[in-house]
Amino acid sequence: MGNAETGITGGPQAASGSAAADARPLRRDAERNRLRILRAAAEVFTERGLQATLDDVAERAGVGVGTVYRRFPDKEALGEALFSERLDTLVGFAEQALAEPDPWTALATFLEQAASVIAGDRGLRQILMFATYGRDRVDQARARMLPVVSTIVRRAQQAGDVRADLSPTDVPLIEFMLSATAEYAGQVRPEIWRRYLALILDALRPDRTVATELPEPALTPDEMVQAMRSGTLSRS
Amino acid sequence: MGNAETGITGGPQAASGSAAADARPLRRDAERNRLRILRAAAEVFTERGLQATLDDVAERAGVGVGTVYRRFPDKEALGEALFSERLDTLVGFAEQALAEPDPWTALATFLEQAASVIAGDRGLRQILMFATYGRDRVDQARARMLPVVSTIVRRAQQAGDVRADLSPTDVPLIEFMLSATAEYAGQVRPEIWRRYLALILDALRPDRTVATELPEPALTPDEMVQAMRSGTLSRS
Amino acid sequence: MGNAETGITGGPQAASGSAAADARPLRRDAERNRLRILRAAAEVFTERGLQATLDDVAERAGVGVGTVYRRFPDKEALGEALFSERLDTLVGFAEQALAEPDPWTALATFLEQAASVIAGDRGLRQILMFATYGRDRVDQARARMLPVVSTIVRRAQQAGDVRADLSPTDVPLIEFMLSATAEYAGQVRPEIWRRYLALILDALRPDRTVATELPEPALTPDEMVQAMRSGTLSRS
Amino acid sequence: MGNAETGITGGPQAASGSAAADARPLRRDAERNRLRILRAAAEVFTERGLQATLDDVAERAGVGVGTVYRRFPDKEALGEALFSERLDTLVGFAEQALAEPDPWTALATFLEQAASVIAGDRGLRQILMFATYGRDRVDQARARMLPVVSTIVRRAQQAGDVRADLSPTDVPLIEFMLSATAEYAGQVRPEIWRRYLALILDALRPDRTVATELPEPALTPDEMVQAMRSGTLSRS
DNA sequence: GATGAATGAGTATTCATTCAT
DNA sequence: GATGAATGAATACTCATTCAT
Repeated sequence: MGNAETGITGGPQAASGSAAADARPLRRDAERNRLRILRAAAEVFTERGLQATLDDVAERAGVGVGTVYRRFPDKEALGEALFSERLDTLVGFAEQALAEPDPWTALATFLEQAASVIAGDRGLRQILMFATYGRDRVDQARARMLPVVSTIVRRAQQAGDVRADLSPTDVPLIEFMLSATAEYAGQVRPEIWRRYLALILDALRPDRTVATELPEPALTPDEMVQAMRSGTLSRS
Repeated sequence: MGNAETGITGGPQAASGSAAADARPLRRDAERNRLRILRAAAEVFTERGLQATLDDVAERAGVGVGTVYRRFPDKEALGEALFSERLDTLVGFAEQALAEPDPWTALATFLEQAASVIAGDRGLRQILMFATYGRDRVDQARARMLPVVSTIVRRAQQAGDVRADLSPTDVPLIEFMLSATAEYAGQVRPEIWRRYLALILDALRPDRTVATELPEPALTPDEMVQAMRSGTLSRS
Repeated sequence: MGNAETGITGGPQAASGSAAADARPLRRDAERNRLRILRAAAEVFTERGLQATLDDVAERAGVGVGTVYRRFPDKEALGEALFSERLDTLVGFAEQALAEPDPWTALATFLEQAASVIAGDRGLRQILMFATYGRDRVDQARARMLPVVSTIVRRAQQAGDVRADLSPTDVPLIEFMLSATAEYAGQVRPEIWRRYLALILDALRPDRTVATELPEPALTPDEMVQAMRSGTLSRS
Repeated sequence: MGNAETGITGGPQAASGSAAADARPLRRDAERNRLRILRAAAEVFTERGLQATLDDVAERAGVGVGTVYRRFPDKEALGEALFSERLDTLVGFAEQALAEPDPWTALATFLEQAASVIAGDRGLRQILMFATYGRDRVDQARARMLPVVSTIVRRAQQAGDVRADLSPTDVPLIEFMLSATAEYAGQVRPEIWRRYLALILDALRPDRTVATELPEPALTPDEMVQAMRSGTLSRS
């Protein structure tokens, strides 16, 4: 839609002017495979974590390993691509949140959306938390992210909705904290992070007379046991 | 021959004097080795994470790998032993906390002590967050832990110091959340978890008129970049 | 569309103007590509040795790998073509040498010219020394070469300028020997082969009262070390 | 025999005093395997050149690959060990040559012995000519080698048996040249290098009235063809 | 014809685990 | 019991060659 109207087509350079057709059929299947690989990597990393092999990814994508290596110089680069794609999503959330008229809702919504994405993707969590993947593209994304988040936070603080000592850099750390709950108990209770998001949102208020009702019950002791048992990173 | 004549038996120190074998000293050596290995594993895993090799551990412990395998059936079991040892420490903290007269202080102190231990030990964090390690012995420790934590939480709730909807099972999850902050930024700001502990403690209050002052400044944007750069789990 | 309108067709230079296809220009393009590839291969193999990839060659030639494979059945065949092309050069040298009136000068000049070519081309040296490349086309070139060389040698022997027991087949072996010096020390002293050529020329004389002055100083011990250090075939 | 009589046992440190028994059985098979691997590597590299796999070496040695890697950190190190072992042999030849009363015979014998070893071992030739293997240990060996060779050369020059402009650094280059002949035609005529050694020895004389008879006939044209065909380094 | 995308066998290397000494 | 040598499956990555566009 937007693209058709603006005449802007997605690729790196949209040099070939005319509307419908585009001149490079060679790229067609390559791009298809690139996406297949990315999708497969997302799935495989989500299921088995970053230590999944690129052979696994290739098999899932239905291509040879060589193809994966043709598109991504190494495993790290694939992780990075995945990561930066997700980061773009998160930046998008932040930018959308700016449009929200209510400052508090803007912040809360952003935190929720971001957590929702992160909580659902183990590979992303591992990249976020552990990997040195992504260096440059991450810096870019961060560079775009921080000012937006700063604005969101500042607006909420100026409206008196958020405690004054909250820093924009707290936001990613909060996401990490929610990540951790998902990492631990996500198999058993995928939405458990909502409970802790609510808790933290309470903490962000400059004052409050009552505690917000938590949207998700705590884990039962049995669920705790199961959570531990269902960890998937057994090896080394 | 030579050895028998000189009375020197192979090991580092040949404490058990008499010639013919006797069963007890073996036990003592064994136990000493077990501890050495555990200590070495704690160090090595703390420094290099779980992906450190058992050869590394053995070398640090000053024993052969075979000895490690004699004491622990496999790497997982070693991780488990380490984990359960630490869990014992945490259980100890919980039990000590019971002695604290002020119910709120009891809870807050326990959370802080536990977080302090976890934040300082990367291997432990990785076990906590990722591994399926721990199985049986962990269940024991948990079994001891939960009632104590329950008591702490209930006492604080009955005193009106803690929100009613906090569950004892929230406590480990909170520790995981603090872990995550340490994992991410521990290299750059080892005490950053204190900031988020303070935040969460605020959230645990049933109500509060003002926000507690946060004990540790937020990461600067530069520190965020460094934190990501100093990630250590780069490999696979 | 855009391309059709601007009259610009894809390739770097679109020399063959007219729209509809015609069969001859293809032939010409093909030949041009063949030469480009050969030239590129010579460069790349010279710089990086035979273990350079065909992708490297294709890129240097400014064509796709597929095109390389269209022109040469496989990598070996490309090496062979290169080799036989150079052999042709050497045959040319031999034929020119026949024109030289002085029999000794004819032989000496040929040896020098041939060594000069070989010393400057690592890929060629490797083909000469290691590869099974060459098979059929090489046999042809050899078939042309041997009689010419035989004549050169015989002439010099009949003139009493060369020892009687030199065989025409010694000539290529002598070239290999000079190759070896270039291979070893070419990085550090590109002209070192001249020293050993002079030495060997001395050996070829039926008798001589004094040793010819060697045209190039020996390697210094330092250069020996550097030569070894600058070896480029480190891998596998 | 020698060992038993002298009481000197082979190992690095022969500290354990008593005559027959030695205290470290663990090292026994390890050393045996080390030798097996070295021997296997020599064979395999000789037959198939340096590009033989370590799996090949391991299989030939009758051990697992892991064992190879336990003894030698990587392929390069194995090559280096092989190389330095042979270098030691060559150094030994040089030292023995010093004992030879006749200065010319000393030089000629050394050149012959060295060439004989090199000509028989393709792996060694490849290491000598191409690899960056060996760095440090090679420098050592060279450091030991050069003064000895210098003495040999100088003695022969002072006796008037060798041309004055021969430098000690020419000696290794001469070996490389002989290597090259073996590399090219060794399959077809293993002793062909003797022909060229004789030729070069002639060149080393300060003067000579007649040419020495060459000890080995030149390759026949047929043999030249076979030599090229029998190259074993077909791949890449 | 040309292109470059896809393929997958092949290679070096690591490390948990077993076992002879 | 302790040791460390041996093992080999597993893993990331390369590159000659094929084939769809």
